[in-house]
Amino acid sequence: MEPRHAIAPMWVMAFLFGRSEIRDWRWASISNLQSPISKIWRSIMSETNPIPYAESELYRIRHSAAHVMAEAVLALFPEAKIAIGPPIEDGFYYDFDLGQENGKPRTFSEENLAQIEERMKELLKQNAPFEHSSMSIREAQAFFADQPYKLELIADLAAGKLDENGEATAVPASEVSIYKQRDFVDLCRGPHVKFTKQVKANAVKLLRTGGAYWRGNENNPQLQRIYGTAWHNKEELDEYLRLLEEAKARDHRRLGKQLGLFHISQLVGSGLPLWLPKGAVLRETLENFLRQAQLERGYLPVITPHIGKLDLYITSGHYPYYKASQYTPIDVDEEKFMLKPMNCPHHIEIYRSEARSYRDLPLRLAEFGTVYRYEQSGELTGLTRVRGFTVDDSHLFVTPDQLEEEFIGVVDLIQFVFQTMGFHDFRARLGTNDPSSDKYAGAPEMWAKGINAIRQAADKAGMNYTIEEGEAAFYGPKLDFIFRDVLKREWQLGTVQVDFLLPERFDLEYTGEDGQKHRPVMIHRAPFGSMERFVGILIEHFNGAFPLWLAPAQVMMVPIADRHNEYAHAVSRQLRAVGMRVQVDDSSDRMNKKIRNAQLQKIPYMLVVGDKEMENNAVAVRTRDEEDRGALPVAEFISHATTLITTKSMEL
RNA sequence: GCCAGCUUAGCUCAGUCGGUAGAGCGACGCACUCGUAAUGCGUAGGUCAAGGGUUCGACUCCCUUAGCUGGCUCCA
Repeated sequence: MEPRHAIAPMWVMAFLFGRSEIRDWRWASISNLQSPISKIWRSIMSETNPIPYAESELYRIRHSAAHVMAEAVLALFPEAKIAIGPPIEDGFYYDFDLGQENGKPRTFSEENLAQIEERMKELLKQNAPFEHSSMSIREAQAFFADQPYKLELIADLAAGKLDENGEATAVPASEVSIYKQRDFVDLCRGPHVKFTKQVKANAVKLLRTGGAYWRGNENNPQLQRIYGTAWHNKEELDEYLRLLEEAKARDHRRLGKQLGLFHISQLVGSGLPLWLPKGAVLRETLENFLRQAQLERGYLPVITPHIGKLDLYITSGHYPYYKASQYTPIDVDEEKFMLKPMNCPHHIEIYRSEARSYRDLPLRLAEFGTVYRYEQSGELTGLTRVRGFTVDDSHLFVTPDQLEEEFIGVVDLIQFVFQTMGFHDFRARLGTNDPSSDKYAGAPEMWAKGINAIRQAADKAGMNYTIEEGEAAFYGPKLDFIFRDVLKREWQLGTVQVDFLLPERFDLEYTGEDGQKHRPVMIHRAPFGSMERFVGILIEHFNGAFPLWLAPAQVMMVPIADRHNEYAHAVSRQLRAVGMRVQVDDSSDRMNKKIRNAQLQKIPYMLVVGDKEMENNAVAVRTRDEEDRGALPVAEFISHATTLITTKSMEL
């Protein structure tokens, strides 16, 4: 198993507790551990993170907890075959094969999980030592004769192919490392704690079960995985569980319903979100912000249709490469059309619509382009993983000479966008091709050229980044921006990609100063990534309490009694006239209830109006942070609020 | 797509051993006109996800399907 597979795919959760070793491991592990890490990055790591997670006590605790859990499982299910059980971020897992039952793989039930946890805690308290030893390959093969997965691991170790963590090893092993507690023996590199009691029974909890393919390959048998978590002590465990609850409470699917932002209808289809009025306002506000930023940077808007002929995607290579994850082509009058999986082919056709000269370049075509991809049904999640989504897409057609400068310009735009959102905790990842895989198109020189261009531009822009093999797009390398939200979860957002391939495939050219035909280079980029996903992340990051400029409803007028309704409406008209988003709660609810409702909707300002305010042409300002600011003349409130809106302030 | 769990009123959720359903919120109506997080009373609202089976009888047990949730795989 590769290191990155040990990490939650959607987002990576790390609850830090101020312990640097956790942070360190996570950041290091997200990049492929075999990949070179940039010097700058490495120096930052060594500065701030003295102990890598893999060398920390917590790592040993979790690794040991995994072994004891396997021991407990074997005590209750003696026929189980054990696979692997590594520590992961925030916990550990172990994979088991329970054999067949009525022709179907046996699985763990909820009750089993509780039984295993109970047995595990007993075993921990019995305080057995973890004993380290080694066996020759032959001895190990005899010892693990009835453990097929272990035999496979031993064979790989002996052949020098992969070690027990799935990492490539240089030399064939002549012996293997073994850890033993009581009569449970496991092939394992370690390290472990000295005694089982060092894993505190009240700081361990089994969390969930799930299917997992052996070695992460769906052609292999599916094993039963048990996830657990373990900490230094009960307090840390409780804090971790509390934060899990917190994350659940912030779930964008829950908040999206509660705040009326979006809806997913079974009849429309899975993964095809409907934007409700408030969600649409939020999204349009984001789009308009980026449109403006792009206009200022010389981008040109374009608009293209949602479908295109199949041939277009055959030429681009999208169809052959990603056939499985696309909607089936639509047959019309003997012609086949595809829902577009990407916007680039359409933008390329705009480039080709006229003869281009070097004077036209760079040509930056931008569109909020909606694309459709047939994601596997098990993959769909709220707004963050969908089948139809809108990319804040742009394609820059540039001369080779312009590549670096334009790339830097894009990186600068993305950083500007993130800063405006108040996203300060992010990092970059350079995704390169994996030479051993056939999923990447184009000549090796092209890849080298692209990777070099990104490195040079990123270095020049002073960016820190990690390099990850196998994370590229099929047509070229890319630089991804990964944001860490307030709950310390990582999300991949913006992306910049260098592409020498599609200009080749579509035979793009421009006339140079020398009168000759030349091939342009393309940069694909999207600061938000997908509007759906971005909004989903924003919801969770802000817990639904959006900054004033983004809030779908910025002000709720709260008239105290019916006789104040008219004044409340008059004030709301004034606010609307300056572009603010205002609602008036003229229901028969009492004032306290109106405030509560607005509070639950996380509306930034509640303007309470009663007799006093009416007399003085004022409003009593209350913020959603439960701050009663007292009365303010309407004009003064307007000037305060509009300033915060135009500066996109995080303050109220 | 694979593994597991879940699906009861618009929302959040009860529902015992198989005897055909409840609460709170919301909606609507009436009264109250209130000064910084829930005024009171009343009314309506359900093919218990869908289909099939077992049974005298199914929300409850079994099967199939769909959707959702958590994993796995995938992710341009």
